[in-house]
Amino acid sequence: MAEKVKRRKTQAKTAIVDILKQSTQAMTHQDIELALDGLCNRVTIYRVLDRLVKEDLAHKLVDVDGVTKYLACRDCGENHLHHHVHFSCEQCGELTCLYHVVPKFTLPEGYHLSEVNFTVRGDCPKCSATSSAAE
Amino acid sequence: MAEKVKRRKTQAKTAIVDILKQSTQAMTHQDIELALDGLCNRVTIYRVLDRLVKEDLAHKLVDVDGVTKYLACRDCGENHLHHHVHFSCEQCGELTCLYHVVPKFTLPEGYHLSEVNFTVRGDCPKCSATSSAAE
DNA sequence: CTCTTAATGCAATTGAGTTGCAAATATCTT
DNA sequence: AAGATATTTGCAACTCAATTGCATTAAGAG
Repeated sequence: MAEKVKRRKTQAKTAIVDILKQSTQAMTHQDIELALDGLCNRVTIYRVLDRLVKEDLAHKLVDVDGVTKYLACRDCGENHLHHHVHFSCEQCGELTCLYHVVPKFTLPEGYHLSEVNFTVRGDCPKCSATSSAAE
Repeated sequence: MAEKVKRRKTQAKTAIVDILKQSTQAMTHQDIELALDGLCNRVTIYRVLDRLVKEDLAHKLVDVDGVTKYLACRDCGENHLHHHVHFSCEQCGELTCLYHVVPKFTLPEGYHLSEVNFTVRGDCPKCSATSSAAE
């Protein structure tokens, strides 16, 4: 029942993984398309990203504003479920993982957890340093 | 600078507020359109919802899968920022507020918080009771 | 009742993401 | 190295949520 698909190492896949790995923040499809500079078709990017997610090489996450972004799996191991906080900067728009910030909470009786998405909006260190030096 | 706009109480707005208030869960644009049963245009629904959010009568939130949903402001006061957990059921698809579940966490130096979006996926009490009685 | 302007309806548009299908190419076999 | 086979890709067309411009309608203040 669990179809085993033989994955292939293609030019597009290699390039996309490289791009994702080089970024410290989550990237949109558009970001990646731009970085690839015409190396492959738009549709291919979508398909490669889907595959990467299936292979646990990348995370797909939705920002507070509904924008879908992708992130290379890095320190992922027990962190794979992203129980940590994602920080979404209101100024520069960056979406980053705060691997060490893991919220504590308890679900009421009857709720069963399978996945978590914690996103915090605000100003990142870079931006809050620049804009509100005197606050 | 802070433009004061005179809001009007219209048929569409009243109907939409009523629908949202009667729902215990967050609703999509489509849910609302269905409930309105042709009372007004699709576009009007979008515009009314935008207004409701601006007036703090409703919340706009994005589910883990990127679907935008709306929720009437209810117990909102200090809760307005939605520091509590939203629960998104994988089976029935409901997105509800767990007002009493407020995660504890500490942001690293330099990060300034303005808004929070905590969404937890899994099975809600209703669904986990139905499907996995013997778990 | 009249006037001002917010709100609405309609048609057209944008943009993200998907799908079907034929052509290209990665990988396995011999 | 050549051939077989199934995965990947490109292309064009499509879906679906959401937005926009503009003319018309209707709140609600005076």
